[in-house]
Amino acid sequence: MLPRKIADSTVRRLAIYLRFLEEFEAQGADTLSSKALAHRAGTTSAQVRKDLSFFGSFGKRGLGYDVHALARELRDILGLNRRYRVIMVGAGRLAGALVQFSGFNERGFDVVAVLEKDPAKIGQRWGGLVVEDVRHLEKVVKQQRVDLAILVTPADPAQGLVDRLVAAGVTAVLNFAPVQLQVPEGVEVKNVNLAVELETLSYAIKHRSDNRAESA
Amino acid sequence: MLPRKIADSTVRRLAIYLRFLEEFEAQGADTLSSKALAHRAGTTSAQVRKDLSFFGSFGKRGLGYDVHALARELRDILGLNRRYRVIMVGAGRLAGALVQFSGFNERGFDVVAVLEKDPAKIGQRWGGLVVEDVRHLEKVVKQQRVDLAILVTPADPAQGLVDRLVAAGVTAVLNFAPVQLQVPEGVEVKNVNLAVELETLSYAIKHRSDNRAESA
DNA sequence: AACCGCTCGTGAAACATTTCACAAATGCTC
DNA sequence: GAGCATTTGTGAAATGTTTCACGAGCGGTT
Repeated sequence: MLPRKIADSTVRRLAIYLRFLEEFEAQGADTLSSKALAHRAGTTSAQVRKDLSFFGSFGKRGLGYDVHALARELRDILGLNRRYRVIMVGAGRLAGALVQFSGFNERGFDVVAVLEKDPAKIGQRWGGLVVEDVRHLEKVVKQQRVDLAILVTPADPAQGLVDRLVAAGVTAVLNFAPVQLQVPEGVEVKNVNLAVELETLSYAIKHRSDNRAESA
Repeated sequence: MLPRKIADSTVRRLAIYLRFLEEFEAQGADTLSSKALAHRAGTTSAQVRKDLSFFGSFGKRGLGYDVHALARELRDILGLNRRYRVIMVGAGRLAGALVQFSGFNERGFDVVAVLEKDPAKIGQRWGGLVVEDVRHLEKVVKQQRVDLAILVTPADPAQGLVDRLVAAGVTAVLNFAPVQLQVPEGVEVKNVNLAVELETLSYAIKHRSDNRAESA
């Protein structure tokens, strides 16, 4: 069903297309052209068609794409037709915001446990969950059959925690700690680094006028 | 001082290099090779040298880079040798976590106001700030001389808010709302979409074994 | 002061991604 | 059912990014 290697940029766009397809779906639209989708997603129609073409031909020439059918295809391609069991490692404010974040749940990501080192936080109730001692990490990963970890800790303990997660069987990690995690082959890591985002904005602000003029 | 167009990927790596340089600085290291920096940042030495070469020659052949000097250069390149005045638009849990996030402050980003629509939240004290009515957006942007907005709202109101921000003079936005914002030329937008990150992980999990085997 | 081991800076080559442009397919109209 | 207006799917071209490979410069050693 699929080709050698798909660019990360393509996969990200597919996720974005899916979001807009579901919006259109909710608005009762049945059919959509690559042009309309591209406009919404901030890209070009050729890009949309090329991205989809890696996985098959889902459109009708002269007409466009069936909104429901394409949404279903994209959910299938992205692996969103199942649920994932997520462990949150770290119980700071960002972790709290993420646990509440409805987008995760709607997309099939269920937080099944929250771990923390700080004794003051262990035992707190978070929605239906109780914050557990990070010492029980291995036990929790196994008992809860965790698919995916979200790492929301300071930089320091991150590598040690990811080692333990991997040893316990976790094979996918969303990492908010500002370190480059070392993991064995076969384990997927995605990094989100808010400071980097701000700093690229800072760069853009500083260099904004470097189109034409250039002076000291 | 600078070339035509620098790739976003390069700028992001510069921000990452800077983080590790500052770590090494704190550990008392004086000199660092492109190889050592690359290892820490998860890339290659050639990449490090190429990234830096767009902006000048900062190293000493045979030796490597002076940690302090290179950190200073990177801060200058990234525009981090000044402070930015940030307005937070939206006062949900994620906004709360971001306001607390020490990384922002350390890097020179000062949150000077928090705006919100929900009357229940207006008037709350957040650290040294009071959550204000979003109706005062224009007044606050001007009085506080805001450089940069962080948009942490649902998708629906995002475009309208960004229009008002831009009209009031804001020229850089970090957007957490899951929409593709339309802005005029000269306004910088960076999108952070946590759902997209999770979905690319989901894709990676699903397609992990597509290296060799391929069956229906 | 000549040599040696190391590491930078950088064109050129390799690789990856996006854009172009057009044939083929579809529905609609007459 | 022929003609027309659309819109897809896709090789090929253009563009962008990373990797390679090597000349040049630096510090230390004899």
